[in-house]
Amino acid sequence: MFSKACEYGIKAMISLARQSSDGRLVSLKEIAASIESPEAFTAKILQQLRKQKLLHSVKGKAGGFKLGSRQEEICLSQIVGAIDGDKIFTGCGLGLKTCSEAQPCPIHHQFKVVRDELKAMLESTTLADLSNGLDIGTTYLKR
Amino acid sequence: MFSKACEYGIKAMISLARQSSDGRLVSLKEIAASIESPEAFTAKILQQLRKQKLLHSVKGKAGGFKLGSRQEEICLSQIVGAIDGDKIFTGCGLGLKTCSEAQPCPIHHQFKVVRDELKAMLESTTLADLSNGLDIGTTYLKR
DNA sequence: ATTAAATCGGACAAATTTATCCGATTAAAA
DNA sequence: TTTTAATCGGATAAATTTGTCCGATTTAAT
Repeated sequence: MFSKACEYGIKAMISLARQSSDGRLVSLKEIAASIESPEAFTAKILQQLRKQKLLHSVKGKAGGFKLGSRQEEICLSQIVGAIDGDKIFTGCGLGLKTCSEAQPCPIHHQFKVVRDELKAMLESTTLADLSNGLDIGTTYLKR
Repeated sequence: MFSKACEYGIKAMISLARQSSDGRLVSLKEIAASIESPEAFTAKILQQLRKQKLLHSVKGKAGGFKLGSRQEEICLSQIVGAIDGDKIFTGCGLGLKTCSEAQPCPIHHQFKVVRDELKAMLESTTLADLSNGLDIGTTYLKR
């Protein structure tokens, strides 16, 4: 569904939402440890997210990362879009370049329903929604 | 969403449903041409589908492929499962091995709804449903 | 000033997916 | 019986994704 990079990206953002709700900077090392991801690879993904303004970074000793905006204002679709692009939101289920309402592929109509539901879910779910579950211990980010 | 191999697999099966509704054998060459896919790679995928009994093959001159059962009895979930496995039906949205109802990841509940809808769609859509649209010219398999 | 701890970016490496090549086998047709 | 046209499977190659390494830069603390 999502690329590995995207999975790490989502996890990193959720972890950041939790660890940095007060605006505190969190280091790459802490983030990677909290989501059990490879550090160097995670660094690349954080750079992508930074360039899309989804997070903010500070260089130098005592530097680190924090969210680019408030938890409530960052939704999953922004993260997925930043890393995997919008193919998942608009692309054809069979990979046809020219598939459209006017020239639909065989599974277009059935697929579109599901794809649109996925899109709506990702657009309506914010980091605030997700970090809450972690806080109260009803969801888990590791293993 | 689906792997390239799976996209080719679905297209090949739809094409076969159309070209071989009377039980006629269709050659790899014809299949690949009809879906504009690389011949050798498509051959590999057809072998996978054959091993799962989703299609049947005949070797030798005048050989080829035909569906393993009637169009009405083959659904998309079988094809997707045969090629991409069932990760897409049951896997965690964040790739966590141990994610479950009992120990859900942060996006588990939201993701499950969409994943289940995708599963239901793939299970309820048969090749018969799809080849019909091609026949009457309301859907397209190329480009 | 020097050191230490952090981000940043480019180059590289490994793993997986996608794709090709070719020889072996099979079976119909010449 | 030879040729031809097809599937089958193994080896290999190319492309993409995933992951690592390291040097440069930045900034706080010593």
